[in-house]
Amino acid sequence: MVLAKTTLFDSDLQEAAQLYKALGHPARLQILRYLADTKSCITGDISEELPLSRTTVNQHLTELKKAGLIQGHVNGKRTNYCLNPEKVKVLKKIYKSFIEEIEANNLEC
Amino acid sequence: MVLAKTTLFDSDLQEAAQLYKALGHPARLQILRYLADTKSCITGDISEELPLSRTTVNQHLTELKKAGLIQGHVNGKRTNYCLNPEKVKVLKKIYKSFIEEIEANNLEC
DNA sequence: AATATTTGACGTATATTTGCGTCAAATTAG
DNA sequence: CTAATTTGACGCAAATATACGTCAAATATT
Repeated sequence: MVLAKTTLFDSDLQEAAQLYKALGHPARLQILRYLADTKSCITGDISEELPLSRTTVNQHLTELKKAGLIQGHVNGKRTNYCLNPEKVKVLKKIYKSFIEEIEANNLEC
Repeated sequence: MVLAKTTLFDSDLQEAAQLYKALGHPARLQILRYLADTKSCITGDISEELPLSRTTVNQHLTELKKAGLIQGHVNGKRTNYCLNPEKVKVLKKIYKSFIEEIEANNLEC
């Protein structure tokens, strides 16, 4: 690779790719779904919901946080992870414009 | 890693993650956008549209093909890459159910 | 038939992701 | 205060992704 060429692309493409990438692992999708299903924030023991160790789950949580899709609030001994509605909005917007661009054409070969 | 634990997840999560993953690189997004913008199929020289070598672009094309988002048709010396509308439909469906699940709740911490 | 173009296959190097165990700091409970 | 719980930081190993050069097969051109 030598150099990370990712930065050579339009910033909107970079932002979009970063978000999709965050969604690109079943564990992270399951975490998000779990958040939605239980209608609550996460307090620690999500690792028992996943077939992965606590350490690994924590890593996925960190990545979702880095992507901005969830937020962590420390609450004493526990940490509460919650969805970030603002970032979900951004995702929706990005996806919408992407799919509209794609859908606009019925390509024939 | 030792073992790929990806297979331990629900197949729908796996399928979704695989699609999002394919979208998780700016080069691949740009390729898809280029396909849409030019309202045509790709015949070879997309690498000139990207800040990457032909070899690398070809690799990204292969990945998009593997994900099913595009199809390649050999046409003599050239190869035509086209969007696969069926897979785009699948993506839309997957994304829709995902975002609806997420959106259903206004989580408060 | 000989040459040029186009493409994917292959190999390689580096970067990143994935997964886990261990440990230490912070916090809570007893 | 001491012991237990919870979490993130750190390090490590293996797998994947990213990027590219080179080469060979297929096709088109001359």
